[in-house]
Amino acid sequence: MRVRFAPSPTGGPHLGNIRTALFNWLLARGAGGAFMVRIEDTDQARLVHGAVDETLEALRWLGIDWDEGPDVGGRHAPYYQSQRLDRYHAAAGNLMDAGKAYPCYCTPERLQQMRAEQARGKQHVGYDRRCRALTAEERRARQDGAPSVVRFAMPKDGTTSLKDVVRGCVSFENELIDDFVLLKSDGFPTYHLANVVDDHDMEISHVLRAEEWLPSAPRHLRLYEAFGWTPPVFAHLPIILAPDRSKLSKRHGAATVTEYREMGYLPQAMTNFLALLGWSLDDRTEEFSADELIKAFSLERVSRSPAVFDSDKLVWLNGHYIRRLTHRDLAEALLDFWRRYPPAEFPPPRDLDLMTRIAPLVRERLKTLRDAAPLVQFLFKKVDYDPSVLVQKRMDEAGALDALKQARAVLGALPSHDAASIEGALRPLAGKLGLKAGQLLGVLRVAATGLKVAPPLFETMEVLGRDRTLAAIDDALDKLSAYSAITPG
RNA sequence: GGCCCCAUCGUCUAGUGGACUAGGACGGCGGCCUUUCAAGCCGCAAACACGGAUUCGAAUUCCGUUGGGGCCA
Repeated sequence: MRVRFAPSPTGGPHLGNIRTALFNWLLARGAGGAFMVRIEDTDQARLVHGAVDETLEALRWLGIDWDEGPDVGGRHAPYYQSQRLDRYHAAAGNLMDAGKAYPCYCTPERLQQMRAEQARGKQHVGYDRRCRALTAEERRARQDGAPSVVRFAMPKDGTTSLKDVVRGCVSFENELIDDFVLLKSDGFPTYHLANVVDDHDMEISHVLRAEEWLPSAPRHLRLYEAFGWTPPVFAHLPIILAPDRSKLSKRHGAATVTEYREMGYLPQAMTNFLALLGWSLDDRTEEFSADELIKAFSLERVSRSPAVFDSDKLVWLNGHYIRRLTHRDLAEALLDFWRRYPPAEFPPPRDLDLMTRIAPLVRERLKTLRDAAPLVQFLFKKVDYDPSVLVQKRMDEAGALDALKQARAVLGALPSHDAASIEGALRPLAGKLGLKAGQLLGVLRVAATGLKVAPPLFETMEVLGRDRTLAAIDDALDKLSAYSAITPG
């Protein structure tokens, strides 16, 4: 089995394309076959600079590796279509020699006019095959000078049937398929020609592609036939839709893997989620590692109906994967993430030990890696806050001030600054002060972290350390006294 | 507009003629837990698009309608 992922570098690694890449890869890895990447860069006008690198990087990030393709080469190199033009010309030439393709000299103006007339007459819109009828002499007469394209001579009647692995038998009326272009006037091949030639040359056995290509399948089948080649097995995968049920695109917000990476999603969550868009194993299994997916994946269980991309479930799955990370792995993931995408709150830190100690306190509070910076910022900088937030519900400033003083004294006198000791000291103190635990801890939470929402207090104080904790309380004391002095009552 | 594909809770899906009072997950709602925020646990609501036909029996087969999507223009 040999399969491929054939992206056009006309944009970033779109989620739909990457899902297709993933299915191809899963199939190959599960069958011990080969997976290759081929860059379909023949549409020169739409090339986007950096798109190839971004797409390859997305694959690497997700753990999708390729046996042949850019970077690694392979015995069918080159893997860029723009470097295989000779091949397409030769192939088109062969078809012309065999009378299965022909040059067309119709001008864009004529074609446009033709279509307008067809539309007005409510006829089927398509090339009228005028140049197909040209005699050898007529062709020779136009050969030089006149810009031309090469068109495929489609059968004029009958049907073309595709046996699709996920859709079953699909038939198309040949008369409704016009003589499509093989080579454009600029000498570049169309998608149809290049795709078929390369898939054959590269010995692709299974073509898994999105359903949007289903309408071009009969053209491809006829091309294979004209060349005398055996077509591959086709599987048209359900398309991925945006929540508004239209094709997922940029205007729906994030649509590329790169963007999800930047939003703090884990590659394993992304892979797992994408795999479940259009495929399922059974009625209950939701979690799959890459290895499990490779074992479980099969084309038989690919669904036919389009799947709406629901990011809520991705968010949940991501949080789930974050919680399954070891403390050390989460710490590393965060440091890596911040290095690549520096947070707004503080400069990217490097202290892996510190992060490993804070990781268990934040991991069930994270849905994405991006959620971490606001929660742990107090470790890396002094967080400014308004002194009034120290004062908890049903407390006044004097009470808060007193609570801070007492807590300062108790914590300062503690022989060991660990979470259990801190808790053992502070809970009784709350009672002594006539406060609920939540009130006292609320004051101290703001004092210690500058945040109203923060990780659990006792452990946080332990990670912060005695000196920084006491200094933060002293600071809060100063702030609150100054604040009380200017707000009478 | 033409061609093609699709149709189970809001979403992802299980379901291939009887075990379906239609299962799971996300999300929603309610509760428990609780030191803020989460996480976790428990519970509830929520779907077979519609109409015919076949059959003793249909979510499951066939036909049509409607709806959605894709491709081409």
